[in-house]
Amino acid sequence: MSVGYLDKLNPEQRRAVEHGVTDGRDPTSTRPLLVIAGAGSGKTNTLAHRVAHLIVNGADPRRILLLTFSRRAAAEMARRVERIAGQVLGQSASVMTDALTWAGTFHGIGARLLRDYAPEIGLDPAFSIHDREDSADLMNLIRHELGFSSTQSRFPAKGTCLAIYSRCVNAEMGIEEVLRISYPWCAGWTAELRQLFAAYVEAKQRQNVLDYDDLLLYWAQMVAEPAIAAELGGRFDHVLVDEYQDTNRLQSSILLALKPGGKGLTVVGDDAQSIYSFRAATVRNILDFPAQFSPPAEIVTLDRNYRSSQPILAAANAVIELASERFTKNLWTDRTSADRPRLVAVRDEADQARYVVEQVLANRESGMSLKQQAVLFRTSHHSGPLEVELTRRNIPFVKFGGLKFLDASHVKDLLALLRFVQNPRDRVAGFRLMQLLPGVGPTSAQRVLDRMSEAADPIGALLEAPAPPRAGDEWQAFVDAIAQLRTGSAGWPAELERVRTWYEPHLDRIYEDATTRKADLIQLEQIAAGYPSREKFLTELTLDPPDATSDQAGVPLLDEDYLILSTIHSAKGQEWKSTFVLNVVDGCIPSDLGTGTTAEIEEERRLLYVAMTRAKDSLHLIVPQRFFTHQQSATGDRHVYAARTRFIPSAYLKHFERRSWPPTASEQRTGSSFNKEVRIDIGAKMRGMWR
DNA sequence: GTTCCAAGAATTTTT
DNA sequence: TTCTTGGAAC
Repeated sequence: MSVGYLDKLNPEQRRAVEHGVTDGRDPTSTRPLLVIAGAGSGKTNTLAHRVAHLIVNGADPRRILLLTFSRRAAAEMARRVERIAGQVLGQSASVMTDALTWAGTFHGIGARLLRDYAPEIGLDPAFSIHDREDSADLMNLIRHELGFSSTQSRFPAKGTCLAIYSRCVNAEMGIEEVLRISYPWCAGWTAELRQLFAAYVEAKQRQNVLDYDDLLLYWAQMVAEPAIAAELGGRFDHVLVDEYQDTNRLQSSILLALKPGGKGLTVVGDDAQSIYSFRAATVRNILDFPAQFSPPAEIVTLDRNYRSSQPILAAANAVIELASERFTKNLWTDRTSADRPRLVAVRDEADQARYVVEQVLANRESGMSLKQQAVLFRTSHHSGPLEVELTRRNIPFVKFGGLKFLDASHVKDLLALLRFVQNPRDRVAGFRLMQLLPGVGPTSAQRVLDRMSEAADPIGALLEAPAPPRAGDEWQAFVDAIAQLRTGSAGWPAELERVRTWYEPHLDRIYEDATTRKADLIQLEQIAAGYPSREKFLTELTLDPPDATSDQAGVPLLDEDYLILSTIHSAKGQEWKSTFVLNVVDGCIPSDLGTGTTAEIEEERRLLYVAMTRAKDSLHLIVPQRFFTHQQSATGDRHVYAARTRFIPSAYLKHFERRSWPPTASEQRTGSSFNKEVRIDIGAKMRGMWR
């Protein structure tokens, strides 16, 4: 059989691909495999080759479980597997790879399995899934019910409560421990929080809703039952997990329950790129993986970098070198280049934006498309000034990370209606909808929802419920809309028409900028049309929220050229020819919010490392001298004189080419004004700090 | 009970 | 600056 497709792999990659796949041998008798894959070492490619290789050698694609970090990654992986397998199997490859149906995120696969197994575990398969906001709203309702909203000293806010709950679940830790380690200022509320969480769990069950954590938790509970675990584990010959450094304890529990001996198990990751501990991911998962099995897992290390030029890699290696614990590996490459990464001092964030725009345009002049360039930043709002500048100069861009399309309240209103029709026991959805009606507030809404939840037939109860005293005609219109949608007569996606006729009058009444918001709703309808059913649409949308921002510049068409703006977290796994990193200053990287423990600082270090290793040819780290913060209103807006990030100490400056921008006062200053003169003075002063 | 207004608080990263 | 919450008027 031709193995030509393996020839392009280097020896380590090949070892990872071929591990345990020997002709004629039972593949399930092999040791588990850990692939430590450095940034740019061809990780995705290697994993895709391994899957393709398994299929080519007779593995049944329907019995391969492939767990990725994001849905985008799953789709990309499936695409590559098909291409590689196609080189050997020709046309028939697509038949095989189409059967690779169990590829997705832990949460996505969990949702699917839970719908399958719902009857066996006493779950109604029509459950709806709450996103973070919905979960926080529900937490808030419970918080009110228990009277915690009016305590003497302030009770933790809804978001904090949810975060604590979530951490307990995902880290598999007790509430005392979580509070002690991560939320010491809430430790006085331990008993109340425990009571709150108990009520929260009961409410979710009554309402037939699951939150993100439940998708993992129910799955974990399910496989804690040996009989189900054996059956479920038996469905898959191979289980492969990507980005293993960003999984949490709960996820690793699931994995071990599915494959107790580690047979057929492959995990891939890079401990140096672990950046999701706020989601309870623990780097211990990957560090401790090999020793959990006997014999221990086979380890393959990929340390040859195919992405970045040597000087970029040298700088990135230096940054990560000071990390306290890791699988030691220094990336190497033979891609030599004379250009060191640049460390650029600018005056403030406005100049930072101008600098980036100037460089991006210069790159484009020399033939590098916008899409090959990216601007990365620690927190979503740091791109604000840049977005303004890009819009002003008419440069199209797309932003990843940060505020989601779904967070817009009008989008949530509309989705709430769909959710409520799908699952009338979903109180958060109902509560939101009813309060859209004039004359209906929290109390009336609660009253109706109470009637509904007590009834065996909640929709029937809604139809019979007396209209709230001041609701007027709007109430009847609401009830009619629900009843009609509930029959499902219009079908999907045609029923969205009906949804919109109900909602639009409210939209016009509630929002000043109703027109722009309508455009979002039309976009939502177009997205919806791509899904086969209402239930599918709601589930997928919650698990994979589109992050297109319908910004001032408008959403560029997909075939157009546009610049990429992304949070560092969202940039994971991607690469660009030219990469700019904003605000490389202490207080931002590391964020001064997360500089409590050494573990947090270590994570910030890895974050900078991830940002730097995205670059292929050109990397610019930008250091504004003045850094504005919007702190408490009492102090008002203020700026601080920021220092270069502590992760690049003076000894490392040799890895960088240091620049100041704008160059100097005398050069190219056409429309000089008094203001600009002053500003250059400050810039010069600040530059003096570097010498 | 609902709605409006003002004061106060709180700001990361995401499935 | 925006969002939330609490209080007061309707």
